Amino acid sequence: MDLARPDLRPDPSLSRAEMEDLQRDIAAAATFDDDHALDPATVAIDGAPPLADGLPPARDGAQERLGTESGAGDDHDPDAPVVAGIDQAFLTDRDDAPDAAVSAAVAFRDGDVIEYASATTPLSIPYVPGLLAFREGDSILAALDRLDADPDLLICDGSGRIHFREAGLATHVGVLRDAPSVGVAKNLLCGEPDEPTDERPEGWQTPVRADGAVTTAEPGTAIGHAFQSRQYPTSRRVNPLYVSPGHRVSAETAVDLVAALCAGYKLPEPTRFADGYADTAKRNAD
DNA sequence: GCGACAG
DNA sequence: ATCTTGTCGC
Repeated sequence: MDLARPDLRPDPSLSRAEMEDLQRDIAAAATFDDDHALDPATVAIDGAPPLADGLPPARDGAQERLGTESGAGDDHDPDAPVVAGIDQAFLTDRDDAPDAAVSAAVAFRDGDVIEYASATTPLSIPYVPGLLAFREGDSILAALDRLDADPDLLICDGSGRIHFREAGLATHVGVLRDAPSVGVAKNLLCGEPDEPTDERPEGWQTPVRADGAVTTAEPGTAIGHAFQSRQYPTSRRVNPLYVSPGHRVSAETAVDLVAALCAGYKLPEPTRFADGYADTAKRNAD
């Protein structure tokens, strides 16, 4: 699999206490600062097509190289950072019990999809809050491995630093690959928003600070943000997203990146596409 | 003992 | 996450 930190890859036979120990090691190996030049403006996505009619084809790199593409305004930047959105769907057995995880990775560059990849792996442990990475991590890493592109940024569906041991799914994946990563969760796992999050206007954000549930950080430490990515003018009922650093990104840059990747829907485009592709991959595998 | 908990 | 059609509101 060629991971940057194979030593931190979990063994399937780990006990719960050993998994928690490993998460503390992963959090210690993680950095929650910007050690790179990922400018939100260079990864921004504009178009937000409805996915009801299916996913758009990946942009053909070969055609680009041959210069056969035609039409004005069709110039893409081949040197723009590659952003990969990742999401999962699950296969169930006869008794409708979760059986395998189907991970989908969709790579974007300069606003367009350049590649789709997926992988199906057996589920080893049940869902346990705080241990999600041990259930879905291998599947995600396998899907990323099948990508020809080497993403400059990973957008994961779940928490990063907003986690009991500051080692959520996004941190886990980011550290094992040593890639910048951001966690985007639809629900708050732990921590406390600075302000109430109800009925906020689009674009609003507030820090999420560590509370007693975060055992590895001083209470009050900023570990992420609540971010209102979408809101309707009249009826106020969209919940905010909970954005946190995975690895090699600060809490501030993490929200800025997610804001730049949102293009009219609640979820950032890479996540929305990965969600759709996970369903497609699930149907084809089943 | 009670509460609380990503996907 | 998953089982699932229509439906209420912009």
